Amino acid sequence: MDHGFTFTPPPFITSFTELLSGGAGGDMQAVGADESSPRVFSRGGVPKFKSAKPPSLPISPSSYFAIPAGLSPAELLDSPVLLSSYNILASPTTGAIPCQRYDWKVSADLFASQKDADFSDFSFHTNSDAAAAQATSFPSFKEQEQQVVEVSKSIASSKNGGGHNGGNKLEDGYNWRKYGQKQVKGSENPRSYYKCTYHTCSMKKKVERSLADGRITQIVYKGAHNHPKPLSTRRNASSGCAAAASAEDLGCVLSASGAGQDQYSAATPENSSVTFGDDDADIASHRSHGDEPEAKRLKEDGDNEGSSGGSGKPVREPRLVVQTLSDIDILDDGFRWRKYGQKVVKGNPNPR
DNA sequence: AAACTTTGACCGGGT
DNA sequence: TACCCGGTCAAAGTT
Repeated sequence: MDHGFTFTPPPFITSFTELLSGGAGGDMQAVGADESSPRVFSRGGVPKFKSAKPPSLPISPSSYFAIPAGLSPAELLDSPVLLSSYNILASPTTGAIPCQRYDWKVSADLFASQKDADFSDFSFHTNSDAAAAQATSFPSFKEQEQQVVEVSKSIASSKNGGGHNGGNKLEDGYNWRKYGQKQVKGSENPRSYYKCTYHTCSMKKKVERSLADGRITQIVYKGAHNHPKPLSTRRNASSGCAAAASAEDLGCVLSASGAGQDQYSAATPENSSVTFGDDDADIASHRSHGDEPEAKRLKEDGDNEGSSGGSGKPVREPRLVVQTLSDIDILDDGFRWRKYGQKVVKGNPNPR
């Protein structure tokens, strides 16, 4: 439907450090906000969760790269690896410019807001089509995707007081209208349903909040915005297309996943993940097989971690894992990668 | 009065 | 076919 919409992304951010310092784009402050924004965009229509179409690229279990243990998130963010992957250019396949940077920015803000906290459970998870990463204004993208932003439960405290969000103008800069809330099976947290209030926009999101502290534990985006982000007078509207839940609401804990994020583009069609934390590899591996909804799996993993750790703040070395499923992956470094081998490495449940 | 949230009911897909 | 369950609707309540 509507095509012709053009979107001009804000100046690119070159590193997470920059983001953390608030240097880039300061438009995305994590000010008491709430939820985040889309990352993956499918278009129009009435997307259905399970109707996601497979990516055009061949899929196969994948590849991932890991940041050496011991590297702090900040370092990680500032690392050449990320920088390279961050320098996202127009999509090799479509020429579209992904908006993921915004997502990163959001994540960075979240990080910044909790950088004194434990990063170990930070997990960034994506589940979408690479094309999806192209974000906001890509009505031509027809596939249906969903993005999941999962907030780790184990990070103990929220600097910002966690909690609640005020109106429907959420942190991602879009206007959302809540149209339902439900207790879903398998989760003690109520799930809220939101629609983008823009008249022609079909973007939706589901947000789960912890009953205990009101913090968001999971966000799932569905659909795509077919309009530019409305101007906000309330705060920096620019959260870009970003996505993520506000630091405040997330309680400074975030694990995001979804399509739009960068890795997103980097990512791969359909299923990719970036996680921080030791157990993430497991998470990633679980993700790569099995049909269980990603969000649910994540949630369960999170629960397990929490319970097993006892303290709720397991000590782990930060690690970034980007997992993809296609044989030919287009990572966010803009290059196409062809898988030429796979092997199970001792001590690592995930094939390399 | 308008906009938004809440919440029980309804719908439809999956099993 | 019946049941389960997630998603949506829409009336009522709230801000």
